[in-house]
Amino acid sequence: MVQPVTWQSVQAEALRRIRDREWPPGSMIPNEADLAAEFGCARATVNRALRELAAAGLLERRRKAGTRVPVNPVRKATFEVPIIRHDIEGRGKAYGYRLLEVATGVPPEPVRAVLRLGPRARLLHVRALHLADGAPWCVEDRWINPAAVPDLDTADFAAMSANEWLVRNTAFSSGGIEFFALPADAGLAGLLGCPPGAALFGAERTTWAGMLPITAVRLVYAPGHRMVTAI
Amino acid sequence: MVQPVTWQSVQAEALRRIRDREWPPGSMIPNEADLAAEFGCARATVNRALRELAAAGLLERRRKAGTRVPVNPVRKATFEVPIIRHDIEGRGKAYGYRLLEVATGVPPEPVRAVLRLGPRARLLHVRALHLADGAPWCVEDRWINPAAVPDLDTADFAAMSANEWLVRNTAFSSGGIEFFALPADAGLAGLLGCPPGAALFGAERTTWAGMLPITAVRLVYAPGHRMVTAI
DNA sequence: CCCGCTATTATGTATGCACATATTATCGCT
DNA sequence: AGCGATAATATGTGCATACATAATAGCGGG
Repeated sequence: MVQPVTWQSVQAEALRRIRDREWPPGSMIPNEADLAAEFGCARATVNRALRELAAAGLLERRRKAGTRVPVNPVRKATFEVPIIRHDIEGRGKAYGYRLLEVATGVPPEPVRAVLRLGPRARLLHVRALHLADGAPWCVEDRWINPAAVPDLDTADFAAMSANEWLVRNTAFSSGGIEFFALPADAGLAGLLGCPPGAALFGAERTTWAGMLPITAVRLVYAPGHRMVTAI
Repeated sequence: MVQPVTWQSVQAEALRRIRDREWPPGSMIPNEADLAAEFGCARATVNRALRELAAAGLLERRRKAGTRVPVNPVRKATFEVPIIRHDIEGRGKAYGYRLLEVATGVPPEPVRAVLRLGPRARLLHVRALHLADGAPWCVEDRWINPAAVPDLDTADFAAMSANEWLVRNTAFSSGGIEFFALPADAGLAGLLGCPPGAALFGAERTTWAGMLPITAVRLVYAPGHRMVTAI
C-alpha cells in the first residue's frame, strides 16, 4: 500500500523548488493538474499546498493566468498580541499590576481622531502600570467607549487590568496597531524608573466592533523592551 | 437551483456567533458534522471555515476533544516585510540611497551570537542610508555570510541596496525579527539628522537558509517612524 | 485502586468529480 | 487592421466518501 502524498509534502517540495531556483523568480510554474500528475496526488492537494504558499507571499496566483514566482517576494510575518499578564508570566516573571487612574472625560484630540468621535464624546480613561518581578514593565493608557461596552460599569479595574478585562468581555472585530519609539517624558520616566528622554518602545492599538469604536490604548514599555517574532 | 453555501459564509456566521457570544468564551461549539447539517453543506466546507478561524486564534481545535472558543483569544496580526524602496515609494515619496561602507571583516560578538558563528568567521559588512524625498529614512547595517550567498561577489551594492539584492538573489527559509527603541548615538544622529539621544525605532532581522545563516541586519529609522499593521 | 488496553469520537486530510469564475486567446466580422 | 463575441484554460470552490490520527473514555485485569 502506498502512503498518500500529503499537501505538506507537496508544499515542502514546491518551497524547495522556489528556494533552489528550479522555479526562478518571475517564472510561471506548472499548472495544478500537471503538478498533481507529477506528484501522483489529487489536484485539490496541490491546490491547498500552493494556496498557502500564495497566502504567505511566496507565490502569486491568478485565475487563468496561472501561478508565478514573484520577483520581489513580500514576506509576511505573524506576531501574537497577548494579554500583558500572559506575556510577562510566559517569560517566567511574576506579574504585578497597579491601577493609576480611572476617570470619565473627553479624550484629547488625537484619541478622538483615531476613534472618529465627535468633540463631546465622553470616554472612560484608565491608566495602569504593569510590573514584572516587581519592576515596571509597561504603562497602559487607555480610553474606552462606554457606548460599545455595555457591562463597563461592572468592571473592577483594580482587580483586573483593562487589557485583560476587555479581551474577555468584548467582542471586537477589527483594529490596527502601530509601533514606534518615543522619548520618556517626566511622567513616564517616574513610572518606568528611567531617566527623562530615555528611548522607549511604544504601541498604540485601536479596536472596533464593526463601525463602533471600542477602545484606543497606548502601551509604553520600560527601556530595553523588544518585540520578538518569527518570520 | 439553490446556490451553494460557501466556506466564507460559514466562516462569517461562525465569527458572528463568537462575537455575539452565542458561542460563549470557554464553551465547546457543535462538531463539524452537526454544523454541516445545520448549514446544509459538506463537512469539508465547515472544516475549511473553522480551520482558518483557528489559525487566526479565534477558535481552538483539538482532535477528538472538539472545537472551543478560547477564554483569552490570542489575536494574531500579520505584517508585511517589504523591500525598503517599495515601502518608501508606496508612501508616495521618492526613494534615494547612499552606500556608506562595504568591507569584509569579523563581526562583533552580538552578531556572531545571533548567527551562531565562530570567532573567526569573516562576513561582508554593508552599511547604507535609505532616503525618502531626500531626507534620511533609515540606516541599514548588515552582515552577510558569503558562504551562504554564492553570487555575493557579483553584487554591486552601490547600485542596489543589500536589502533589495538579497531579497532577489537569495533563497531564505526562516528567520526572526525583533523591534525595539534605541537612543541615537553620534553616528546615527549624524546620518539621520537628529540630535544625539533621540528615541529611534529599530528592527533587527536574521535570516537563514536551513541551518546556514545568511544575514543579520539592523535597521534604524529616522525619528517619528511608525510601523503600522492591521489586526 | 491503579494501570494499561481498547473502543469511540472529532478533527485532519486525500480523492474524484463537478461546476463556477476570472482571464486570456482566438476567431470572425466589418 | 481593428474590434467584439466566443472559446479555451487555470484557478477557486463545493460535495460525498474514505480513511488517518489524536485524544479521550471506559473497561478489565492485576
